[in-house]
Amino acid sequence: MSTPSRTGEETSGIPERGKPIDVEGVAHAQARLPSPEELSRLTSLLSLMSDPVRLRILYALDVSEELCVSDLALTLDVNEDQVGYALRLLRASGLVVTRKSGRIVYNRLAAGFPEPLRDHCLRRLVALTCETSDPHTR
Amino acid sequence: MSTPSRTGEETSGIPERGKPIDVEGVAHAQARLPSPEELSRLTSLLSLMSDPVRLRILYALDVSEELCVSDLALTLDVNEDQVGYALRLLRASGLVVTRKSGRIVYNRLAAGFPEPLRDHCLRRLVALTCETSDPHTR
DNA sequence: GCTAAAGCCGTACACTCCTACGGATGTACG
DNA sequence: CGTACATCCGTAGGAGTGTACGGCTTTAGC
Repeated sequence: MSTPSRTGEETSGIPERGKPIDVEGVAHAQARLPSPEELSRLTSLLSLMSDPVRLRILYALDVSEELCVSDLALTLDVNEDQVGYALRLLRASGLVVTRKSGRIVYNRLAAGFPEPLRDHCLRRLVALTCETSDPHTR
Repeated sequence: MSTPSRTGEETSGIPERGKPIDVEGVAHAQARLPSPEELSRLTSLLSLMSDPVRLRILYALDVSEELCVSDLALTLDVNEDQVGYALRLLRASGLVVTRKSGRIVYNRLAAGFPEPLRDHCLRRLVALTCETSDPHTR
């Protein structure tokens, strides 16, 4: 080849996207990447779970069927504002639903909250993050 | 009881934390909450995976063993700066390791990257987020 | 009816995080 | 040797996100 391999073929003005080094690897990966919709759902879910308050709320609701705002604040030892804000997002995403009885609002995991998600993410994930020094050499 | 149940017993100046409504539920949940260390590890991992670029890098490295920075940028159709920044964090967390060959740096999932984490989080999580309209009534 | 509690809502502030840019480093190649 | 390239680093700017505060609504009890 006489021309440079990555930025030498700018026949027009567009910022030519250079040629891959591992053509096969790129094509292989591109074909298996999640779709934009899947990616969006995934990152939304993971973002929700990546906040300490929200994650612990999910844990608490997983073991205790139903809890009100003030009891959640006691459980997590944070103020009720934080719990209120966290629940607002969890409800908006459909992960948590409420039942109102008098002036008390009881929160629980939504019926659509998939059981495998509970199992995988709320229970096993803890175990997995402990094995960071796992001698798996693949 | 003659005194109010939640804020009436401030014998000293400390901001007395009121009594729970569901004493049992709070105690039950508190006893099973993850420890601060576990919580920290979990939220760190979830935060890392909740970014679209980083998550897709993990996906790409899962299916194509090894990819360099510029090829990752091509695969995800983002600029190399974004990939570089994402990889910086993924390496710092130990999830991704590098192999240098000449002027090219190849990236791959760390050997310690637990296989079950690949399976659960990178493969099944996508499927799970599709079943949001699952008619599980528990 | 009046008071107090449970919870929600809207706003402002502070903070964190991502992106983009410029330059620096080390390496292939003629 | 000098040029082009792959990548990394530090920094500055802007967007997004969580927390704190005040006020509002509904309900229970007297």
